[in-house]
Amino acid sequence: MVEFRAPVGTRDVLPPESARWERLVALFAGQVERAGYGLVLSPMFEEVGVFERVGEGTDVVRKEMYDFEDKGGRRVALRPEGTASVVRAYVQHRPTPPFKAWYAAPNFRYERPQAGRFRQHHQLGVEALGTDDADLDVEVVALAWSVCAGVGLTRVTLLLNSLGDDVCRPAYLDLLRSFLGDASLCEEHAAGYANNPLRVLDCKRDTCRTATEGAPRLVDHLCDPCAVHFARVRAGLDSLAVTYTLQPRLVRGLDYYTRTTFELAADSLDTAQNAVGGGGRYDKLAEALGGPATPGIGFGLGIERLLLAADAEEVFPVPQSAVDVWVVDTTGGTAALALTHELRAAGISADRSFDERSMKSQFKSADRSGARLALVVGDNELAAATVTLRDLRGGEQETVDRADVVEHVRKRLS
RNA sequence: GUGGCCGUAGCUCAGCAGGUUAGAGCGCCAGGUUGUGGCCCUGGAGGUCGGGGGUUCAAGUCCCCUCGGUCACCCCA
Repeated sequence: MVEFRAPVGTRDVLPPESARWERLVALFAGQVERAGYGLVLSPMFEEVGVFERVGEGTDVVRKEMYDFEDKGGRRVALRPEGTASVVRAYVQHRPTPPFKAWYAAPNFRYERPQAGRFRQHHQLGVEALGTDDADLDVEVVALAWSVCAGVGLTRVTLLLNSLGDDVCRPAYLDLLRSFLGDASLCEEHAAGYANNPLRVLDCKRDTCRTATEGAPRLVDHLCDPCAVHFARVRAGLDSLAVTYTLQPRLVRGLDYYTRTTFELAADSLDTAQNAVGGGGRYDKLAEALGGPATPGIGFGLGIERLLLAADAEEVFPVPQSAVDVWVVDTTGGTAALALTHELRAAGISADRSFDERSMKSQFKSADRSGARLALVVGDNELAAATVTLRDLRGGEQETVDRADVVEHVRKRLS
């Protein structure tokens, strides 16, 4: 085998497959930019504290953090998720709210790869900071939904929940704790559920499942403002015909969420990982990172997972890319060099063979490339200052003046 | 971190109960067609059988270790 391989849990995406990736990012960028979101570029690593601050109780930072010490002795971590970085940037630069940003960037989690899970995965996401208007929640959820629709996915379920705020949640947690009492829980949660009993609701092990049967639901114990907010979000989604399923047990993997949380599950995927995306409101996060109290909401969609779901539904195929023109040159290649240069400058895509291959070989390459047209320069053309223009679909060809090549190619392509 | 399955050409895979120079299809390159692709025919290049150790007269084939892939648990995108 080869000596070096891509690191565990990472993948190379090569052409032509990568064209699909490009298309997805372009689709996403188009949709969110039409909604007023601007691209944000933030570092792929941060001081480890940025992530520890926002999720010390979560698996994502507790056991999956890809962290290390740099040459300067700083403790840094490859970012495990996008929100913390963007909110850190918001706190640092204080753009005028509302601040609406999108990104398409890699995230890193140190875990064993499996179907739909990688150590480096990529997310398409938005973050909107500066208002807690329920209409913004609706906008954000609807955007995530629309991206799935844009990809062509039809078998996706939107799960929706409200996690309340720091007024109603503590009271609910007490209620939940007393409900759980000394019920037997799974190994992990028996030890430390007091910290965040919500996790028990989300646990998939049988012991926790039975223990939480009939447990009080947070949605039934929201304070008035949270209840009103949630009702508005739901009414808004209804008005946009975005269908969702209420999922009172939906907790999400990060601790910073408040109020609206949601997840998009691909029903077409029979693998263990079927969440293509998720997000929610995080009204206390900016403060936690040392900034002014600033509400916010966002989501992340996994590129790899979206493409997996697209495969399962047989939608969003790899776009076939082809140059317009293939230049065949049997006079040594200099003519091809000039012609491709000239065509490209005129906005026409053009490619050629190298290494002075035979004409037959060059035509084979032209055929494989999918080019519409071939331009042939042999000794005859060179002497007569002409070029033979061949239509690779029909097969008919004509000889034109070298000086008028661009014009003729344009006409043929139109 | 734990466990199941798998590791033979660029790709997909054969390789019979261990026995001579490891095969096929596709792909690639060249020729058939000394100025023309797609089809067809012929030929060619390309392999430390993931790596290391062991058993044996003999290991791609059996055993151990290791690395990698894959799937699952936990959790998540």
